[in-house]
Amino acid sequence: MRRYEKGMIYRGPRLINWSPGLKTAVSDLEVEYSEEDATLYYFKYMIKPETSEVSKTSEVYIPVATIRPETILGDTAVVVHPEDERFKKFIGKTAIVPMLGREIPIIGDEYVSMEFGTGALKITPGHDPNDYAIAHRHNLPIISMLDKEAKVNENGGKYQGLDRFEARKQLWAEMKEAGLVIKTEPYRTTIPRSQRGGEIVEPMISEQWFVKIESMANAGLDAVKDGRIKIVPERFEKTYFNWLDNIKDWCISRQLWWGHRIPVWYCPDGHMTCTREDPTQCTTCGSKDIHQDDDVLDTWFSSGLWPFSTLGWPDETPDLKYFYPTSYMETGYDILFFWVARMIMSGLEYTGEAPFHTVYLHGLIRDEHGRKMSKTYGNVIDPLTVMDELGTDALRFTLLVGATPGNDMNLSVKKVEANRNFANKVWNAGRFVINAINTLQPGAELGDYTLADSWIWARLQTLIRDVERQFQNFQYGQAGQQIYDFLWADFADWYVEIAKQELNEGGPRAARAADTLARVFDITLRLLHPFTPFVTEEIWGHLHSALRESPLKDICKDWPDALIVAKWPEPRDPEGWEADKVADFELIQEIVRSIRNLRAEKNVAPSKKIAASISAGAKTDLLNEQSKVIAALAGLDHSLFTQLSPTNPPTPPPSSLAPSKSTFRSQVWLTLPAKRLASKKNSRKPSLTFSVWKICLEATSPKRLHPRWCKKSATNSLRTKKRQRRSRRN
RNA sequence: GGGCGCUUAGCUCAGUUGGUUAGAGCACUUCGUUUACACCGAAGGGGUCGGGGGUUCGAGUCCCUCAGCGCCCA
Repeated sequence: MRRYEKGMIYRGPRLINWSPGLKTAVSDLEVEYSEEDATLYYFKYMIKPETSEVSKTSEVYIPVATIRPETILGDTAVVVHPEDERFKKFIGKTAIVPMLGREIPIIGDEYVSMEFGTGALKITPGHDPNDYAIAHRHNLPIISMLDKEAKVNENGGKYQGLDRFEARKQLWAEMKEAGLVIKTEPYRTTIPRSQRGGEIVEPMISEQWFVKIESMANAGLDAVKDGRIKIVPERFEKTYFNWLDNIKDWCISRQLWWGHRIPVWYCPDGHMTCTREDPTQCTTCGSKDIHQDDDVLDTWFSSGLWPFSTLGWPDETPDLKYFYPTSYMETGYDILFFWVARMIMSGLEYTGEAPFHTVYLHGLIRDEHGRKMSKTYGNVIDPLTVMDELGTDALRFTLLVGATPGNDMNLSVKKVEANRNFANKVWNAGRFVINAINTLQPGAELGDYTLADSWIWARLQTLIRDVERQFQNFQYGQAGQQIYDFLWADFADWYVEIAKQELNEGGPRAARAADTLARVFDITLRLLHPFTPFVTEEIWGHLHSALRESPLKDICKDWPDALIVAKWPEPRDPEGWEADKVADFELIQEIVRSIRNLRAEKNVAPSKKIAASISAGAKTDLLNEQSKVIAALAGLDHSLFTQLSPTNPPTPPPSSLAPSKSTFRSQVWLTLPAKRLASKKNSRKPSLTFSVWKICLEATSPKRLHPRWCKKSATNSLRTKKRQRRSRRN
C-alpha cells in the first residue's frame, strides 16, 4: 500500500511463463531448460509488391526459419540486420503473414544474427521474450494467438480452437500446399519445461502488477558500495552489482492459489480500488459490484519485509528497536537476488536502514559426484534418514566442515559416516577422561607438568587462536577441521596414550595427567560444541559431574550447568615457553614414529618388546627424561633402552651417516630379533646382515626460515633438496 | 554474447596476507583383538597441484595465456 500510494506500483502487460497444464503462470524459477531435438522450419515471408513496381513474374520473399511455425499466426514484424547485404533493401517494406494475409513491417535491428538460420527473424512478441523486447524497441503491436489452454484463439483465423502442436502441423501442411515452404532440418535447442508437469511452457502476454525498481535498486547498490553491508565471499558483491545494475521493474503478481492476495478491487467500469481495509464499494463510481484481483503477491515481495515485519513493523515495537538492524544474514548464494537483495531494498525503503551488516553466502548441497539432487534421478540424500542412521551431529559436522564459503559441496553418506566415527571418538575419549577422573585417589597432590602436558596445552592454545581467526574470516570449515585434527590426532592418539602411563603410576603423576585430560578436554568440547552440539553437551555433562565429585573439583567451580551456555574459550598470547616444549615433544614423536616404522618394515611383532640404543647428542637429557614415554609408545623394553654417547657409537658404525653439525640430530639403533634378520623375506636390503639397524632423524629443523635473514642460504638448500627429490623419483 | 567460478592422491575435497618434505576423509596394502574407542590402533603405497609462459631468493598460492568443466545473467 505504501509503495502504491507513492506511485511505485503499476499494472501493465507483460510476457510471462504460462503452464498450459497447470493453467497458471509459473515463475522463472519453476521453468527448467533442457537441450532437446527439435525441427527448424524454413519458409518464405512474401513481400508485398509496392504499387509502383508491379512484378508478377518473380516472387519476392525473405526466407525465415523458426522452431515454432504456429507462432507465425502471432507475427507482427520481420526483422533483418541493418547491415545485411542480402536483406537490408527490404527494410521499410511490408511482408504478408502466411495464410492470414496480415500485413506486417520489415524492420532492421542489430539483435539479429546474420549467421543464424536464414539471417532474418520473424517477430512474435506475444509468445517469445526476445521478440517481445524487440517489439518494445520498435513499438510493434503485440498479438496473443493462444488461449489459456494453449489452443489457438480468435487471432489465429481459421486455426482457432486447435491445440498449439496440432496447429503447427496443419499450418505447415497448408503452407506447403501454398508453396511457402522451403525446407525443414533437425535442430538442437533449449526447450523450457515446467518443473512440475514437464510440459512445454508457453510464453504468454498478460496483465501483471509491477514495482518501479530504479530508486530502490540504487539505494541497495549504495548500501553495499559504501560498506554498510558486506557480502561474504566478496566476489558475490560483483554478482549483486551486476544484477542491480541491469534490473528491470519487478513483476509482483502471481497466479497462484496461495500467498497474499493483491488488495485491489475492480468494478464493472474498470475502476480500481486499492485500500488497506476490504472495501464494500468502488471508490470511484460507488458501485457495489466489485471483485478483488485474483492474483497474489510474489512471495519474495512479502518476504522482503521479513527482517522488520517479524519484529512488529510498522509499529515501533520494543523488539524492532532492540533487534533492528540485525547483524548477519546467512543463506545460499542462489537466494542473493530473490531474497537478500529484496530484503536490503525493502529495509532501506521502509526503515531507512540496512537490515543487516553482513551477508554470508554458503553453497548448494549436491550429491556425491556434484550432481543436483533430484527425485527423478534418485540421488536425493534425505537428511532425516541420515540423521536417524548416523546422527544429527555427524550430518551437521559434515555440512559445516565439508563446505568452503560460497562453493557448492558434494555430500556423500560416506563423509557423514566418517564424521559419525568422529562423534564416536569424542564420546570414547570422554569416557576415558571421565574414567581417569573417577579412579583418582582422594587427596592426591598434583605432580609437575610433564613434557606431554606442556605440549598438549600449548597445542590447545594454538588451536584456540586458530579457531578464533578462522571464525573471524568465516572459515568455519577450516575451524572444524582443525578441532577434529586436534582431538583425534593430538589429544587421542598421543596425549591419551601417554596419559595412560601416567595414570598407571598413580599418585601425583596420575593426578596431573587427569587434571590435564580434564582441562584440555573441556576446552576442546567448548570449541567443538557449535559443530556437534549433542554429543559434546552430553559428554560434557558427564565430565562435569565426574569432576564435581573428584579431587579435581576446582577445575569446574565456574562451570555453568550446560555446555551450551558455557564460556567460549578465549585466545591468549603465547607465554614464551611453548615453542621449545613443542619442538622437544615433536622430537619424541619423530623418534617413536621412526621406531614403529622400522618395526613394521622388519615385521617385528607388535607385542615383542625390543631393545634400543639412542644417541641423542645435545638432546641426551631430554631423551633420558622421556625414555619411558618412548619405550611405551614404541614397544621397547625399557630395561634394554640405553643412551649412547656420541663418542661411543655402536658396532657396526653408522658409516653412511656422517656426523652432523646439527645439535638436534639423534640416532636410534634397534636390536632386532635375529630370526627376523635371517628370514628371506627381509633380505631385500643387503645392510640387513647387521644385527643392529639404524635410523637417522633430523627431527627438528628451524620451524620457520625467516626469508629476510637467510635469503640465499635457504634458497640454495631448498633448491638442492627439490632437485634431489626429483632425481630420486626419476 | 556478458559475468563468476572450478581443474590438487583412485574418489570427494582442504590448503586464509607467497615460505620447511603439499594435507584430510573414503578407498587400497600389511600388521594388530595392549582394560576409551574395531564406528579402533600402528605402518605403508599413491600427487611433475590442468598445459605453457612470467614475477620472485622462493609459486598449489600472484600475473598473462591456452584447454576442459560448471554456474548465473541475457
